[in-house]
Amino acid sequence: MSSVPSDSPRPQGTPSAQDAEFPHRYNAALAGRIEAQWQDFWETTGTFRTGNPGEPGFDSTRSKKYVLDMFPYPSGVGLHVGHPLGYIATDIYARYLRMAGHNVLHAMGFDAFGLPAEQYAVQTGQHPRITTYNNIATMKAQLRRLGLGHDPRRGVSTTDPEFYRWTQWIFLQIYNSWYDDAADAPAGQGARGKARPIADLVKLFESGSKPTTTGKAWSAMSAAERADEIDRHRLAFSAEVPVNWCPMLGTVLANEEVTAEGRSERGNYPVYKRPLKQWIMRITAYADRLLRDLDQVDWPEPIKLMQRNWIGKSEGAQVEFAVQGSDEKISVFTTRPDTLFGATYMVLSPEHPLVDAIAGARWDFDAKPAPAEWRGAFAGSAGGFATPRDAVVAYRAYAQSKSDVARTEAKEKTGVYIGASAINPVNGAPIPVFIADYVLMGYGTGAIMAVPAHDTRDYEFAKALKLPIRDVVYPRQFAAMKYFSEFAYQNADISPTWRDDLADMLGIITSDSSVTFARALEMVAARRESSRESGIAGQAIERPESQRGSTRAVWLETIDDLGVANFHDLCHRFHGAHFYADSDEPFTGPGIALNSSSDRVSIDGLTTADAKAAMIRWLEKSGVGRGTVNYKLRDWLFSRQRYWGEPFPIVYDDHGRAHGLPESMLPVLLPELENFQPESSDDPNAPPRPPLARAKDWTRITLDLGDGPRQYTRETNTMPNWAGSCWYYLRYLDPENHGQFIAPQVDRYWMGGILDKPQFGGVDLYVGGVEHAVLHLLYARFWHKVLFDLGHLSTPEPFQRLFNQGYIQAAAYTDDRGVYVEASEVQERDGGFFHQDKPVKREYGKMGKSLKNAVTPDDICSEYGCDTLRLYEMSMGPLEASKPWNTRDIVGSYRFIQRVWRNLIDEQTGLSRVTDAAPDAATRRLIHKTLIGVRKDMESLGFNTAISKLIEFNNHLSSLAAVPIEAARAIILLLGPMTPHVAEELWWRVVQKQQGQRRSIAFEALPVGDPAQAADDTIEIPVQINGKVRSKLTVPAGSDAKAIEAAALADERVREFVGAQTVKKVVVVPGRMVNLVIG
RNA sequence: GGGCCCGUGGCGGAACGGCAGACGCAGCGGACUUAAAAUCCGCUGCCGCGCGAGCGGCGUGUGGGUUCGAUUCCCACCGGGCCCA
Repeated sequence: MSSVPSDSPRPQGTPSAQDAEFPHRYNAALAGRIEAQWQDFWETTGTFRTGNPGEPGFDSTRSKKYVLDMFPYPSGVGLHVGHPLGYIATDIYARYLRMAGHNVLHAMGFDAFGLPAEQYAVQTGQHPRITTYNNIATMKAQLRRLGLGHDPRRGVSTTDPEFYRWTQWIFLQIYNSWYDDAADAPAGQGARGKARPIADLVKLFESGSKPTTTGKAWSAMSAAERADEIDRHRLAFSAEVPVNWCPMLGTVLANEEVTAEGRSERGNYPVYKRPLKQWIMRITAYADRLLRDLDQVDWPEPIKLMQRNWIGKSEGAQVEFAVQGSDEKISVFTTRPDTLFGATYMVLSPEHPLVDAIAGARWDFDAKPAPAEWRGAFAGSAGGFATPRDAVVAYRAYAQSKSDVARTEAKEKTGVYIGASAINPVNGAPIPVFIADYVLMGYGTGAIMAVPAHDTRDYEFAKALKLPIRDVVYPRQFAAMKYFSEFAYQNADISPTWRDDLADMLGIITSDSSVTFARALEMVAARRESSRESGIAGQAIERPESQRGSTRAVWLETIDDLGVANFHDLCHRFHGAHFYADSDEPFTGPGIALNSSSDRVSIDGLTTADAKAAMIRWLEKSGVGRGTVNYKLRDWLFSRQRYWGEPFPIVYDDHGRAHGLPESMLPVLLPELENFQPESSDDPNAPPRPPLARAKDWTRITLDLGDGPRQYTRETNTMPNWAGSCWYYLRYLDPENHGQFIAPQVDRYWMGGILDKPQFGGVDLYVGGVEHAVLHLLYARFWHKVLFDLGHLSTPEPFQRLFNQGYIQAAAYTDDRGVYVEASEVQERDGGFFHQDKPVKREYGKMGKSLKNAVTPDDICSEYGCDTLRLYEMSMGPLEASKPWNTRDIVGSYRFIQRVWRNLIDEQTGLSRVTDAAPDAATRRLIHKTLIGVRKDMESLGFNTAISKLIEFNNHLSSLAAVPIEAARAIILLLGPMTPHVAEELWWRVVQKQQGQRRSIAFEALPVGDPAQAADDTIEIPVQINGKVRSKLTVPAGSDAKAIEAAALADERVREFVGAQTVKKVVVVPGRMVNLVIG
């Protein structure tokens, strides 16, 4: 794609007296000239044009780095200073890596399909192709002005047919694949399964080694049956599914496009759940690998956590309960198999088919009469049913009168005993079986095992019907109390200090989760013993003043709150497994399994996670259940009833069967349409009419798909916005490849890192906002894995290192009506803020149009130069933090560049004022310190601290009569990534001495600092006395602990402080500090 | 309601077990100037004592804990933000 010539205005600067006096002072006008000149130079000489393996001039012996920004959407309103924050950071990092000797790939393209472009086009009445093109041109001009070193030929756009033909190609790859659960995954520890071509599936069916879903032999199937069978396996398939249908917008919406009130985010129109035939991506097949491989990538933990939660793997168990006096079994699903010992009753949905089969004729349970509460005391019932069967009939009628929502949300729990008992498989105990409306047939198996002590709804039901509640899990502290009550005083009299001992134990186990109860008890006992030796037996433990305090007091309070009167009471509270029966609420969290032993199985003492696993093992071994895995992740709805998106490479025959087009027919071009708006309707039952359906000439075509020319109809939905962003980073690598989406050797070099150790994730640094934490990153990982499984890619993950930059916030002001006023027009005076002389209120928010607080990069570039803008944005604070924009602070960055310039350039003549003399010792040390420090900060993206080190270095240079060339080279090269234009100019004027051809510093090697030359001869170290700094010592660098200790003890001030007291202990950290403990 | 992250001078931030406040902004003082701007040099957490070099106390949201030593690690609470319900 050709680059757009910049026609943005150049900063003029205002001529003033000092400009005449210092014609070569670094100011906005000079910065503007320098920046324009170097931007032109980079463009015309192709500085950032990066070669691919095999291309002329490509140095394949260099290692690679792929630095990537999240795919920008070219909006019509232009950028504000918040947008380029990440782009500047990646540019600095990429330039740094290039100067550190790597081949660096850094590019930026445009994610230009999608709803906003279409809406913008509707508003302006222009075709989205035109508005999109214009928006991209505007954005390119804005980005160019920031001096970003992107490779221009890699600036692809998703709307370009040469791009979307490959999006369609990838769709066909997915469409023509199935997930083979039995195959070994090509990578990833222990996860099984991978995508394979449909052709392989057909072979397996033909050979009979894989049974069909219907069980019918492949050879006996008709062609249509075979096609159906194949379609059931595809990773991209169409199906009738409930979707968010918005008739006014004429399209389905993704869940995140629908508000909590069930209306569309755009336009606030009603949205209905309706089944519609849609394309779906079987991302759930990859749930386990998407989860496991998170362990292999270098991403922020919160993002990994969000993905894990989104995938939502839950392991549970399916358990069979035998019914007493019957051959029937009740099957339940539970996520808490560790609480089986606490299952004191069961509940079937009133509609459950087993109810009639097992309902009894007598109000008996376990050979005793059932309590009155079990016999059908529910609203509207007269009670007094003669038999459980009668009660069942009445209760069913009652339950059917309520909606599902009312049933599950009902405050009053109701139900009836059906006169049947089940057997708890873990201990053989009979437990009563109920029907209750809070269990729905449509959910799970329509039956539950109820664990009232550890489930809120079961608890409420048990309380209402007076059912037994049995504790089987305690939080760690309560488990510790139980342990304490059992074992603390086994071989001795109960200590009068038992409350203090218990508080001590609780303090120990809660401050360190790795300490076992037994160990904690030992520690408590040891303390008690030592206090006995030192004091009178039987007294409370004496602890040093410093260890006393509220932690113990808090635990004592907790013990009091439990209302335990004495030690025996404590034992009683925890030994009967009735703690939660006596309390007001169940414990639903994870903890320690207790009261969970029988002659069949024991999980006592295990944590919830271990207890679940142990119980599942036992269930499977005993044949009464099996472990199951569930995921929250749903398959990905891939259709949109939109115009501005990629057409599907799919046609339908006259039987309505879908066919994937052959590769040779790609791209399927988006047809020209006069009216590209979706048809809206206020009728929720109006069928979707996608805009493409109106392109009659386009939708109806004659094709030869191998069985002669036939009539077909094209798919009229388009792909969602995510499609292009799922793989754009691959197209950056090989944008001009017309035969493949990416050449294997290109993928292996830039993604696979073939020269270094093979990479797991290909992109070395991916920078973007947290808002893409789940969807984009999950979808892209999914596509990448499919392409990897099919052998098209060399890495199982796309992005090795992910970094989330923070937002730039800005002050926003509201007037007395609460309406936002233009922030740039607000004045601060008299301790208040005023807009047109009316007081306004200040708040902070994300910068943008809606808060009227946007600041454009163009304005800042004009006023200070883009090097200043780059520097300011990076020095505001850590890249990952959100931080407020403060225009007033920019001048600090501006002045820094000015001072560097003034140190190196004569402001009268514009010539170098650098000396060839060697630097003095202090300057040389600082050169090396700065080289080491800045490099380290660059690696960790700590640009704010890197800049402060450069400022300190420059402040030192200011104190010199003339800057030595060695120092000048260092500061220019270190500034190269940060402020590239002024660095190029300084290099030209100071190092090249304006001779020969101008040469970019983009490929100059960054010098490596020498630790030996950076080392100080002597260092000052603080001397602490009892933790407070009381003196300082100057000692030779590298002094050992003994020497430092001797020097500290000899120090006059130290001796004063120590006086007659004895030095009990000396802590020396060589090179850091000394601490004397006296007393 | 659950999960995650964050609370440091007037402001942005640095240090992330070892001299709290690097660096920048703002502020104060000085030099240069007829003057101002610009520039350069210096001071600048709070409180107290001292004419003074200086000395002492307090201080990283609050309360505890661990440690010779905590802004940093642990627990609880308060406040703010994000994600999921």
